[in-house]
Amino acid sequence: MVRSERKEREFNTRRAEILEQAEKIFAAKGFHDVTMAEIASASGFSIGSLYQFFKGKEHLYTTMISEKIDLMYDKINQEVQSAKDITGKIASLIDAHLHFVENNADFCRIFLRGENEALSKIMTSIRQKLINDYYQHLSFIEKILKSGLKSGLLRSLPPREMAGALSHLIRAASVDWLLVPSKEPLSSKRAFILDIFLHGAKKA
Amino acid sequence: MVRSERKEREFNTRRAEILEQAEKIFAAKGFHDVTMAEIASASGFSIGSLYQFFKGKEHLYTTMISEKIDLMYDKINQEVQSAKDITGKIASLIDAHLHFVENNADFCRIFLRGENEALSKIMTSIRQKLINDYYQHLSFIEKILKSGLKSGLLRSLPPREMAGALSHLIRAASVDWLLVPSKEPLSSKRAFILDIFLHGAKKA
Amino acid sequence: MVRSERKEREFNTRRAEILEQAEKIFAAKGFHDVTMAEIASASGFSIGSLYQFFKGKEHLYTTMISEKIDLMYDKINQEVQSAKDITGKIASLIDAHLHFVENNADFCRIFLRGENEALSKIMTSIRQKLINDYYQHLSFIEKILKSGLKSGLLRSLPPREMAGALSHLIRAASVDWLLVPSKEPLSSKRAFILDIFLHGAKKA
Amino acid sequence: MVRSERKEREFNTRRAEILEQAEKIFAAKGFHDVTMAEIASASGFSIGSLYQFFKGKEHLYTTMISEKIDLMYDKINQEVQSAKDITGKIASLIDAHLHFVENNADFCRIFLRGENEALSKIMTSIRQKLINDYYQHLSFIEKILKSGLKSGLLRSLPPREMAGALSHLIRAASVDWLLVPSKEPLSSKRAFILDIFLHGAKKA
DNA sequence: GATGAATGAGCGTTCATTCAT
DNA sequence: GATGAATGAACGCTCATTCAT
Repeated sequence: MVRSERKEREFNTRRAEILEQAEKIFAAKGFHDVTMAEIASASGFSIGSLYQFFKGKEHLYTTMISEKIDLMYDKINQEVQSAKDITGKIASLIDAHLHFVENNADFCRIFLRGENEALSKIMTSIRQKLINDYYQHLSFIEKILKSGLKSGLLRSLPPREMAGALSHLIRAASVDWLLVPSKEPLSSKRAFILDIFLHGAKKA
Repeated sequence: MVRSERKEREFNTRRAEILEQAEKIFAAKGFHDVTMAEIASASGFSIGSLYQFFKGKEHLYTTMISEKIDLMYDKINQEVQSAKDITGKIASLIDAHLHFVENNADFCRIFLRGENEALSKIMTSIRQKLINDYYQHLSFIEKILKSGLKSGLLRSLPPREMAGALSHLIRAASVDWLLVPSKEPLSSKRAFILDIFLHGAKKA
Repeated sequence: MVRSERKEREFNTRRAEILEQAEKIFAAKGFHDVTMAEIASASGFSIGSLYQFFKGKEHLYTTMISEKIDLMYDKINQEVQSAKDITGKIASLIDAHLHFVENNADFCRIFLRGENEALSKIMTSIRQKLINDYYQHLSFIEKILKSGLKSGLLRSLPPREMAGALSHLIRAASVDWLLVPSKEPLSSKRAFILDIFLHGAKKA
Repeated sequence: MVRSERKEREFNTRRAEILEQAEKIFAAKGFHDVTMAEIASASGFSIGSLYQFFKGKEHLYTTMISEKIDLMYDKINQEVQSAKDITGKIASLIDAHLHFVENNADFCRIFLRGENEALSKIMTSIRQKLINDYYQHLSFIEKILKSGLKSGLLRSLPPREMAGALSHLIRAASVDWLLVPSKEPLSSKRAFILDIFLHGAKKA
């Protein structure tokens, strides 16, 4: 039905507006210090309306996190897919991740703000999803590195742990950039990350 | 006065008992989902008594975090100090960090639990301390790496960023170990971290 | 908008109901010995609702006092205005005051209950208002007495102090009546007050 | 026994010290905003010791009020007794009262601080005593005025109400002086009070 | 469907009083 | 007797969620 289609489109638009505002506010103050009234007011809806889109505050919060994280991994995967060779894929991976952080600094800061707590009770519901997503992402990286092993590009190290290492080198740069205001774009760190991951710190 | 000495010893013992229990509970549930009554009950004190040791819930929480973090860095620095050469110092650094995480898994999980929020309002008071501590630690690592640069052991990469990279490689292993139950001790990852940091992933 | 008008009317009605009940309870027990739960229950609202009308317990208390006091002075001034000559104005002043006390005995007893304390910390916010109101009232009386001086009705005494004297003669009668249950209406004291104020106690 | 006599003397001295400090603190902050710890610290005793002298906070408060009020009435009565004629007695009454207020401004301000509340629950225990004391004092004044009626000095007005009027004329001056800082001593108001009480405001 | 007033459970904190030392 | 640490009941206030309009 055309009517219901438009309705659904509208529904999704409104839902997205709420999520967008919620992201800003949650990023700024953390889960507990944000009230539903605040989100309602910022997104231009009534408190009651919020409950037509989300079961409750927690659902709103976890949905927001969940969808944004999905977006991040989607973007990264997409970028990597379009690269040709192994080195290019690794570089794309780093690049896409750094760009996402750069463009979504506030959101990412949610995961920094003390780097703690909310996954506690509130997040029980998406905790596993986040972990699974992360492991899936690691597996995704692992697959790339495995083909790098096969092709003889990489040293024979455990691919899973290499994936973890690469992932956290990216994190290292991201966290630093988020914590201290820097004029250089985060993406300028790509070369260094790629270099230290591939060659290590030791002189040949 | 002997009497006041004993009193002070007792005071410190009780204070430590509270902190110990609080650590467990906060680690399990996060700041907001823990009540003072819960901590009181777990530590065998009355609610009122808690307030003789700490100004409030926030003070108790931040004190607990702060003192434990100090302990961690102290232990690491100590271990590193006792190592002779550069490679030994780097190895000690990795080792001490991994051991601390291994022996204080619950505490460390505080910083994982969603890796977010608490530094928000609650932690304004120690946020800067945590950041400062981290940067001081990075500087500490940097100093070691600089002497490695001088001695010709390391490639000529920016030492600060190398420090960040090393620090996050350690984190990578710690986070993985904390997130998934593993039978192998975390410390078994030392060799890999050292290896990938020094030689990188690329075949020579 | 009609709708918002009705809403506002309802809001004011409810607010007035709360204030009315609060007045009774505060009058009976004093600020500190009244709980918000008590007021909520007495006025038929939930605890939370109280906070939609007043910022907190203190605000509720001071608002109640403040509005009632305004009402008292308004009534008195109105009555006095409508009197023709000086003697009539003085008589009206006494009369209006006595009637207010008679009709608002519980409220007035708030200012008797030990005649103390609350203006302390709690009332810092309206303390000055009460004092200002009182002094404004004294000035109002003073103006009447001054015209009495001009017209030759009154002896040449300092008008400010005469105003204080008259005000406290009224208080004297009110306090007595509030403290001891009396069958005679308070207003029956008007003649005596007027008499002793105008002629004093001494035989001519 | 001499020993017990000294003990008792010491007991009374300490008790008086506590009451003296308590008076200052209660006068400054009101009953509810003063803690036993505060009184203990100010009077140089331990919290526990306070309970050897007084059954509790309320007892301490009411005792302090009660004894000070007794002192006031004693002083006034004494002064009045030593005056010869009726006019002198009335003048002494006014004088003694004004001097007491002047010399015990902080204490008297207890009864001003909003002129309310504390007689609420806390004071139930001495409320009646205060009222009785006041009425006894009124009777005392009444007796003087009655002899003034008999002697033909005073007009034939109800002596009880005249007593109330006189009492509140004194109050009027006291309250004003307590509320607004004045350079003139309160006792300078004696003449005016006596004048308006005896002659009234009206030109003969 | 949309609204936002109403609800009330739940928590941090205070402080008079007790009692072991 | 003197101490002051320990106790825990009690209260103000918040805010997610509901539901009458």
